Amino acid sequence: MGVQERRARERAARKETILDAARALLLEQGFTGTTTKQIAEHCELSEATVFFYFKSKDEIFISLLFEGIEFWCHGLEKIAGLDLTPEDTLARIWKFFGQVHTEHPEYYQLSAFLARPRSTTDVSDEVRTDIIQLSGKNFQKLADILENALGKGEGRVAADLLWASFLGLTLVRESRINLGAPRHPTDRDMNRIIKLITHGLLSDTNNGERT
Amino acid sequence: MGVQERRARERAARKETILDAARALLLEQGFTGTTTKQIAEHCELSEATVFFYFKSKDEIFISLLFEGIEFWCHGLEKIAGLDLTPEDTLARIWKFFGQVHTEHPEYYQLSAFLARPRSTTDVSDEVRTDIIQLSGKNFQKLADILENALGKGEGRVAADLLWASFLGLTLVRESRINLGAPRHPTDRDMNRIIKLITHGLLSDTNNGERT
Amino acid sequence: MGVQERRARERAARKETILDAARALLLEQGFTGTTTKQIAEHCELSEATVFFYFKSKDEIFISLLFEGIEFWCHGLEKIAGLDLTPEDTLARIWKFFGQVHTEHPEYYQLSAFLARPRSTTDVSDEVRTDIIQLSGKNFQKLADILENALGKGEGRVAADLLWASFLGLTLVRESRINLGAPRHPTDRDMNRIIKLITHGLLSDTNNGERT
Amino acid sequence: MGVQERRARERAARKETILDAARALLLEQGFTGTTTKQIAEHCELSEATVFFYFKSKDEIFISLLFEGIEFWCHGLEKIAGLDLTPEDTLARIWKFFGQVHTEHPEYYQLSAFLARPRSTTDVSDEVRTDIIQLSGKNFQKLADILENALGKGEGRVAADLLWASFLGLTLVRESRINLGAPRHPTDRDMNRIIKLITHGLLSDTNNGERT
DNA sequence: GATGAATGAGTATTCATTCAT
DNA sequence: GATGAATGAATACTCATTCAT
Repeated sequence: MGVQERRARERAARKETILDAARALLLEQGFTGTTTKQIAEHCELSEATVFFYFKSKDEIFISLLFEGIEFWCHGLEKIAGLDLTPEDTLARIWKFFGQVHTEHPEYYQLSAFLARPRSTTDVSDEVRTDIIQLSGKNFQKLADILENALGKGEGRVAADLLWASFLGLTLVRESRINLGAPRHPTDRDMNRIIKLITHGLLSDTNNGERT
Repeated sequence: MGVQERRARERAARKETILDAARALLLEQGFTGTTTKQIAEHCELSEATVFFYFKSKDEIFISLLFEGIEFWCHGLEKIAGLDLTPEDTLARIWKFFGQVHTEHPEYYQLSAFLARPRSTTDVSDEVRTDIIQLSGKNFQKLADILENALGKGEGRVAADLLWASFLGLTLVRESRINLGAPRHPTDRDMNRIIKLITHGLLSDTNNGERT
Repeated sequence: MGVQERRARERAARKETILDAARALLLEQGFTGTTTKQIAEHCELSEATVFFYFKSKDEIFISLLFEGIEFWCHGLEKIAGLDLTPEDTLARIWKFFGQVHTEHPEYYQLSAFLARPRSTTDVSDEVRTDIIQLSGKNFQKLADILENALGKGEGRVAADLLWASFLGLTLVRESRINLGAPRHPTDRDMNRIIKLITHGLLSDTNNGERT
Repeated sequence: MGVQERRARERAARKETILDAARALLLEQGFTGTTTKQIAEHCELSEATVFFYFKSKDEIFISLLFEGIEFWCHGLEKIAGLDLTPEDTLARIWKFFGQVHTEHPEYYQLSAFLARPRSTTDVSDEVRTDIIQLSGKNFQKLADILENALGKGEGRVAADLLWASFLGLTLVRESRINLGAPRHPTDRDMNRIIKLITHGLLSDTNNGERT
C-alpha cells in the first residue's frame, strides 16, 4: 500500500513538474511557439517521458487550463462566502484577479489556444463542452457576487468590465514591448484603476437602457 | 518616370496584398501558427515571390505592426483636433478603438509576437526602438487628450484604463471558446461599459494619492 | 515552351527516380519497414524533396501500384490480340507473369500494403475504389483470355490457378530464407510447373461440379 | 518438484498467451506494423513482462515460426504413415495445407519477416541455420511423399507446385483488397484447383527434361 | 515474477528560406 | 519580376528495450 501511495504521489509530482514547465514556456512563447522538446528540457526529462505522462501536447495545455478553472472556482467561492461592503467586494475581486495572474498567469493565454479554428488534433467535443460549462459557471458566480454587491441588474456588465479590464491590463503589463504606454502600469496604477471602476459602478444611479 | 511610378505603385499594391493575407491568417492562427506557405496560397503567389517582397516572415508581421501604429497615430490626431465635452471625448475615443479593431484587428495579437523573448530571427534593436518610440508617442497623445478632457493629472491612468478595458473586452469577444462569460459582450454591453467608465472618470472628485 | 516541357520531363524523371528507390526498398523491407529517410538517401535527395514530389509516404506506394496495374493492363491486351493455340496461350501468360515480376516485382507486396486494416492515413475511398475497379478489369481480361483458350467455363478458375501459382512461386523464390524447399525453384522448375498446369487444364475433360 | 512443475506449466502457458497475441497481430499488421505495446495490451500484460518471457521482439516471432515448423513436421509425418492412392494423397496434402492456414495462418507471413536483409537485431546465424535445416527437412518429407505417390522423379517439382499454389491462393484470399480477381477464391474454387493440379500431375506421361 | 517509469533513436511530415532559371 | 525546386532544421509523437522496485 505504502508503495502504491508513494508512486501515486511521485506521479502527481512529476506531472506537476511538467505542467510547471509548460506554463512557463506557454507564457513566453504561446502555444504553437512552445515545443515538446523545450518542455522536456525545461524539466530535465526526455521527450518520451513527457509523452508517458501526457498523451499529447494538447493534453498538457488542457490540464493547465483545468487547473486554472479550478483555481478560479475556489477563489470565487471563498469571496462569495464573505460579507463585505460593495466597495470591499470589488477590491477583493480585483485582488483575487491578481492572484490568478500570479499563480496561473497562463490562464489568459489559453483562450488563444482554444480559439484555434481548424486545428487537426483539436480538443474533443466532450472536453470542449466541459471547459465551456465550467468556465460559464465561474463567470456566473462572479456575476452573482457583483449583483449581490451592486444590485440594479448590473452584475453581468460589471463582471465583464472588471474581468476585461484586468485581462487587458495584465496583457499590456506582461508584453515585453509595450504597444501602448511607454511604461507598463504599476501596482499603484492598478489600484487607481480599480478605484475608478468602483466609483463608476457605485455612483452610477441614473443608468438604464438608453443605448 | 511614368514607368517607374507605375512600378512603384504595383510594388506597393503587391506588398499590400501580401499583408492582407498575413493579417487575416494572423488573426485566426497566431504568429507561429501562420506559415509562409499559407500566406502565399492566400494571395495566389508563390512562396518565393513573398520572399522577394519581404526579407523574412518576421518582416511581414512587423510591417503589419507599423501599419497599425500609423493608423493609431492618424486617428488620435484627428480626435485631438476636435473640441468636445469630456463625455463626448471619451465616447469618441472608445469609438475609435472600435475602428482600430475593425480595420486592424491583428494589432492586439502583435504584442504577443513582439513579446517573444529568444526568437532566432529576432527583431533588430533598431526596429524595436522604432516600435517603442512610435507606440509611446501614440500613447502619450492619448494621455494628453484625456488630460485635457479630465484634468486632475489623471490622463495617464485614464488612458491605461480605457485602452486595457477595450483590449480585454475585444479579446474576450473574439475568442471562440469564452473562458469567462457564457456569452460574449455585445455592442450594447460595450456601450454600457464605456458609460460606467465615463461615470467613474468624471464624477471622481475625491481621488488622490491614497493608494 | 521549351522550358516548360523540359521542366515537365525533369519532374517526371525525378518522380520516377523516387519511385524506383521506393520499389527497391519495398521489396526488401515491406511497407512499414521502409522509411522515407531510406527512400531519400537511396536516390540522393533530401527527405523534404521527396515530400515535394509526393504528398505522403502512402502516395508513393500508391503510385507504384498504379504503375503496376497499368503494366498488367497493357500486357494482357497484347496477349488478347494474339492468335495462339491454347498451349501457347498459357505459356505466353506465364511468361508475361515473369515480366511483371521482373519489371514490377513490388506488385505482389503491394496487396499486403493495401490489406492493412485500420491504418490512420488510410487510402481514400476514392483511390481504393479505383484500385479495385482497375484490378478487377485486369483479372477479368485474364479470365476472358483463358476462357477463349480453354472453353468449358473454366476461365475464372484457370486464372486463379495460374495467378496464385505464380504469385506463390515468386514469393517462395524471393524470400532469403526458404521456409519450404531447401533450394528455390529455378527457371527450369518454373517451366516444368507451367507444363504440369497446362496439362491439367487441357486434358481435363471429365470435370464438372462434383465438389 | 510439484511446485517446479507447476511453475514450468504456468510459464509455458504465459508464453503461449503472448505468442497467441503476436500471431493475431502479425496477421493483421505484419512484422514491422506490430508493436510490442500492442502485443502486451492484447494479452493484458505489461510490456516489461513480455520482455521477461522473450528476449526481444524478434524472438517472439521466431518462436512463432518454430511452432509452425513443428506443426508442419507432425502433419507430414502423419500423412507419410498413411497408405493412400496417389489421388487421395494429393487431396490429403491439400487439406493439410488448409489446416496449417487455419491453425498457423501467420506461417506464410513469417517468410517476409525472415527475408529482411539488414535488420539491426537480426536473427543469429545459429537460429537461421536451425530454421533452414528444419524447414528443409519438412520440404524434403513433402517431396518424398509426392515421389512415392507419383514416381517419375517429379516429387520435388510437385511439392513446389502444390505449396506455391496454396500459398498464392491463400494470400489472394486473405488480402482485403484483391489485386486480382474481383472476388476471392472460394472453397469450391480451391477444390476445383486441386483437381486440376491432380489431373496435371497424374496424367502427365510424356514429360521429360525438354525445357 | 511483474510492472511503472524512463529513454535514445527513430518516423512521417512541415517550415522558413535560398537559388537557378 | 516570378517561380519551381531544393533543403537543414525542426516538430509532435512512437518504438523496442532496460531497470529499479
